[in-house]
Amino acid sequence: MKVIIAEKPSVGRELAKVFGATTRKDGYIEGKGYSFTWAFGHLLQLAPPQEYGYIGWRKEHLPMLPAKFKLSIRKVKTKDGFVEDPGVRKQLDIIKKLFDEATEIIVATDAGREGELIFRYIYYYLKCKKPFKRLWISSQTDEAIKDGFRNLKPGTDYDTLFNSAHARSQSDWLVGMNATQALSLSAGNRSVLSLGRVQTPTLAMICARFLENKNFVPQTFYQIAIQLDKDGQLFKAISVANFNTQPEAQAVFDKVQDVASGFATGGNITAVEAKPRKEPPPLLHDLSSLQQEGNKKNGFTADQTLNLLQNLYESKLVSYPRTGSRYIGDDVFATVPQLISTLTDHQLFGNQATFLQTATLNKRSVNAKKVTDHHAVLITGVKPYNLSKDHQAIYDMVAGRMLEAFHQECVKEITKITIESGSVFIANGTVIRSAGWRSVFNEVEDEKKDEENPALPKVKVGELLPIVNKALLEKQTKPKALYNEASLLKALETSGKEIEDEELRYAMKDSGLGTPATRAAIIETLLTREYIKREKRSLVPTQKGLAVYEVVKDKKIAQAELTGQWEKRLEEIRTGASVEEFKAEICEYTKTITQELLLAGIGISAQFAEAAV
DNA sequence: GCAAGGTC
Repeated sequence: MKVIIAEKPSVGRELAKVFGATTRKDGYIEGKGYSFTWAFGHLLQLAPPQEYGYIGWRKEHLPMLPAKFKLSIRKVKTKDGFVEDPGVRKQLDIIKKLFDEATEIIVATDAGREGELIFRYIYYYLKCKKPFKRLWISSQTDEAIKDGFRNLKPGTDYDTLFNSAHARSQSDWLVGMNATQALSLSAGNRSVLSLGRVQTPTLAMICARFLENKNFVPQTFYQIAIQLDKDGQLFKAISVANFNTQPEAQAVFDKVQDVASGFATGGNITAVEAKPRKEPPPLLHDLSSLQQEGNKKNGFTADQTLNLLQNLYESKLVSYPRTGSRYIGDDVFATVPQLISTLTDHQLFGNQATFLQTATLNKRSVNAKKVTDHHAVLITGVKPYNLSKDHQAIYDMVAGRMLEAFHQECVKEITKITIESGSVFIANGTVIRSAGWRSVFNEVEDEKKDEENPALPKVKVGELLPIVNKALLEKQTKPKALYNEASLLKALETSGKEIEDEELRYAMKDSGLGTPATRAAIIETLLTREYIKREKRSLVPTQKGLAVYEVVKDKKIAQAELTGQWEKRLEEIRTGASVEEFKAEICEYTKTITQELLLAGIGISAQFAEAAV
């Protein structure tokens, strides 16, 4: 008998279905000479410090550098502290039984670094010696699955991938566990002051933005607004120049030839420009873009959106949620017309679904090369009923975005009129000529400028119009906004873009800071530690968070670039570079950061005592 | 008590 092990139940069941295996057992499915089983993500993790004899938090233990790492069963937090997850233990027992009976194992965990690690940790923990082959597919359609099984790879082809995964895992443990204990002990051991490759740069981003915002000195400047009349249609124009002082602005203001100053037609049209602008439809949603939208539209936290989406996934209403891709392959695209047809009676956008049934679908979101482990989030075509308000909101975001993504482009006409009257003024106007994808939600754009006219009248160069109103506006420059969940998620995704080094940036491109599956948890960790708090919709640091930031802000552990550097090395390991060299460097860095944090302690203990008040 | 990674 052959055993096929997937990363999660949904994939295991899908594979069984393709093979026609139907006998449901506890924790696996049997049939056609195969057993299909699954993990629930990582079942095993690197054992905590106490399992290497580092009992209690003590400076003498630091740095903790286990000679050989151990694995332990994933724990859950209960009221009696951390205990082995009983569900995980049970599934591991099932996997062990199946592995023992197996003639061969086929590894069908997700095609990536963590997928490889999930299987290998199980395999080594169970001390299994059976031969294994690797299924490597990037799409879950029947055809892709069958094709993958016809082309199984030798398990050892992925040894270097496992090496890179294991190095990632150990490095995070070494740096995170040691830095956390060092800082906590240093600061007087009053509370857990956690540090890590991902959470600390994230905290640093929030703190830096907060301080920049708080210390921002607004500059006053002046503008002049005028209102013109074209055959009864009024429109607004703003001075091209900004003025730093009131008298400067006043002098120009006085020269405006408005009706009240005795000029019947003092506005001279010197230029008219009108050009169409085409806006392609937005891409389908990945988890991060959905979390951003959930935050903007409904005020959901990243964690809430993930949970709601997970529920919809478990009810088979949407596809796999923790995806980082905003594309689908051609095979999935072939099912889109059918999915659209399930929405024709939707009360919000049923008419748009009906329209799309006969329209040519836009293929901007179709690109098999940009589909990684999982494709973009789609509805499944299963009809929802009786969803809670929040579940419905998320479902509609997925369904509505699908309609938008395959809809036509939106065509706008951008008009710019230049007027002279003592000084130069510009009137901007935007008219939607063809709404296209924007007709799905029919919402006003969020970045509408307040000085923008919806539509401008037809005017010609040389025309003279009456200026019926003028105003001197006093304005202030604004600081960058504080982070909220939406803007923070976006910043985590693209932190690579702010990195100068080309090669480092490339290594960051696909990873950013954290992964789609973990970003919500990172924000929650910072909240749990009381490093940050929610203030209305913003995320702001607490005194404690700022105190941690002050200690680490110039250290490598607080830089997003650290992840980029690691990713570059891990990719080299995947292609065969020495893992020992990298591990040695990580050990060195662990010693350095631990030492620095322990030394920092003398000065900072008092500061944390204050922050605790 | 602690990381980051995955998922019910």
